Amino acid sequence: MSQPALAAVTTAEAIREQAALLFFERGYDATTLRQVAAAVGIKVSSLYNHIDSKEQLLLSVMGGVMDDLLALQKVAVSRDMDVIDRLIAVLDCHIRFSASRAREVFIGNAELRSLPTDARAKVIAKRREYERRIQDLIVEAGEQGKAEVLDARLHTYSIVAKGTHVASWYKPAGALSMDRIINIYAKAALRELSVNDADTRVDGWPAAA
Amino acid sequence: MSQPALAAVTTAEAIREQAALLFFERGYDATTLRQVAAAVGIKVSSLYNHIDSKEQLLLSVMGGVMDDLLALQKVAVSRDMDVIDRLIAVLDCHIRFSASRAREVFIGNAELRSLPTDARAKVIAKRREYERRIQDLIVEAGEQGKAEVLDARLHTYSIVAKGTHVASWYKPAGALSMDRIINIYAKAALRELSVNDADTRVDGWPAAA
DNA sequence: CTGACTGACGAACGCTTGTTCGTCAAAAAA
DNA sequence: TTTTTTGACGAACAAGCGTTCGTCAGTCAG
Repeated sequence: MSQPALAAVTTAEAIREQAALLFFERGYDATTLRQVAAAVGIKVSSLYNHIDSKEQLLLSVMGGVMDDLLALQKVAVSRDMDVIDRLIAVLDCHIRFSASRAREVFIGNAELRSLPTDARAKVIAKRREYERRIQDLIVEAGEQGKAEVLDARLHTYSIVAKGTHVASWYKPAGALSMDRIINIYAKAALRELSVNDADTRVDGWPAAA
Repeated sequence: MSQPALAAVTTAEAIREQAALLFFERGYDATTLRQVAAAVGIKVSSLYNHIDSKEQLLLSVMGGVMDDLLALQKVAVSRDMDVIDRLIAVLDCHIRFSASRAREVFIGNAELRSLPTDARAKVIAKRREYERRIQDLIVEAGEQGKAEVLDARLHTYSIVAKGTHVASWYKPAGALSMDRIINIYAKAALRELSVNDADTRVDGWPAAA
């Protein structure tokens, strides 16, 4: 009743929602289960009808985010296209995801260290796979002479960093629309790789020429 | 005695050193004063002969980092040079600082929310001033026709993001030397701005041509 | 030698944390 | 209707937190 109208049908969903919000703005360790309960509108003990532990709540908040990202990237890469177009698709996917699911992405980055060791290792492995796919695309573009690669790893980091950063400040109501951010960051990334028709390519995306 | 040989003459310095280390790898909230004390080799109560509170300890760890960064940037900008050369100097300063003082920079970014409101506001103000100076340089380069600016703010964010990211992974013993990282990221940033002789400019830096 | 000062220490404090448990009303199933 | 399940609740828990305090050995100035 007193809560803002975030669509949550189940109490369990509402808990994850409010927990994500609090984890985002205060951090996992600084967030109390009593605060989460208050945000949902119930008492602490009632929380345990829906969650197993605080740690598992964090896990379920961070839960699928890396899987979802990997899945979207796989789709973007798998299309039968020019290397550069695939790279553009991956860039679009990366920034769009980082912005549209900013809170989860941010938590996934910031609270990695709050995870138990084994869970953390799994997430890191997925992250590495994700970065690897970007890097491979960059290398491929370089080998085809369509990009001037300075250092594939650092170019990859540069792209990843943009996403991480976006996740920390993007607000849907902000002055910069998501499409503009994606468009410009894609252009910037292609320029950084000295892709010849960088700007014009991105302007025609994703619509066909 | 049992501690690694980090140069710390005063006990107070050792405390800041170990606290920085623990804050870096576990986060402020997850770090116990008892852990800090143990790392230094003393007991908790002895800590209070050197610090006022945990919060003030964080403050003194994050303390001067933004001031130092601003001071270095001011020097880099103030030299009487070509816009692009000043921009290169600022890029060099940004990445070098983010790498060489990675732990403090990382803590400064990650634990901003752990600061009391007024202290946080001050740091944010300094950060904005810092970013503003980069942005002004980019705008100036654009107005002089020496760069093709897509969006000054996003270009600035792109640069800032590289530094933030570097601070999270740079290790002195790593495969990438600091000079290489700086060199490549500077080139990348100039390419992103479509500065004509981007690569050759950076190679001649900072030595005179 | 005597005195003041520094800094490490153990014990304890008040408080908050995550979590458990028994209870009890309301809804769903029989 | 009776029975079973669901989920909210207050009370309580042990553990851990930051912080305080009195004590006491050692150091250095007088």
